Amino acid sequence: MYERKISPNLNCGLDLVAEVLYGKWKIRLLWFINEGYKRPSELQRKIPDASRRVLNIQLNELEGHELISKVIYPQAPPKVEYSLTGFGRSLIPVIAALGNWGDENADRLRAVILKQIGQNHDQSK
Amino acid sequence: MYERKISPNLNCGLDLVAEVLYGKWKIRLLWFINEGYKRPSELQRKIPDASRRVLNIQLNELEGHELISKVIYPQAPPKVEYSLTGFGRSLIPVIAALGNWGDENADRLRAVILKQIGQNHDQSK
DNA sequence: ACAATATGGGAAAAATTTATCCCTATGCAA
DNA sequence: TTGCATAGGGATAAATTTTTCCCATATTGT
Repeated sequence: MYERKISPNLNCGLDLVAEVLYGKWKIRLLWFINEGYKRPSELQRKIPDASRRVLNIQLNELEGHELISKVIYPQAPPKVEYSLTGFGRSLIPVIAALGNWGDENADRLRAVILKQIGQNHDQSK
Repeated sequence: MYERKISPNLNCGLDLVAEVLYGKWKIRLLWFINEGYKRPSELQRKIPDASRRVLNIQLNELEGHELISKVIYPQAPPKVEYSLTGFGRSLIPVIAALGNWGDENADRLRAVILKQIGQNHDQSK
């Protein structure tokens, strides 16, 4: 496991949220688990662009941060189910606010994002 | 400038928000600009842990995404002021929701974050 | 026997982001 | 003249995150 060389800031609320939500797929993992997709393989199918490996890593981190909990059924083949903890559930409205803002402004966001990507190509001199 | 090799997902609202907010200091930059810290040097003093370089880069990206606007006063030494656009201002309640959640759960967050960092040290075998 | 599914982790490479260092320019103060 | 503040960008190193590849276990279906 990678060990940080620069220790994080834990001053204000924004620092703290960042620390648990920063990770390319974490917000979507929380979202899908909240929607009822509980098993790792289901989540991997819902988020096909993420590698299996990172999803495992980020699920572990979310569990370590007590936002989700994990139940391992002693079966073979193994069965695992994640679910939100109360703590994690309290984060859902905040994530919903983010997603709603994105949905409400989807057209404009797509436009400005693509505009900036286009500029990078032109600048390649 | 760095040119992406993997193109981003722009499917749902959460993808789109992530695209404009993902960046270690962007949320704080928006927050402080909203609080009235407008000049680059002020922002650098408010966020001393960030290098001057990244703040410039992320300010440029926020400007490209039309969340902030920039006014250059033709003086010497130069004077620059950023401010939120209407678009950027509409994001403030969402950021506030994030920060409030973090503030409300600050103690618990600090605890779980530090707990997980501690485990990394033990595992170094 | 062989392939497929499910879960998970190690090791190394690749991608991406952030930090460090240096250079430019102007004006003001000691 | 030297030093400091303002603003900003290039080049490169370092840090961090994510991907890719491989291995292991146990069961079911072919």
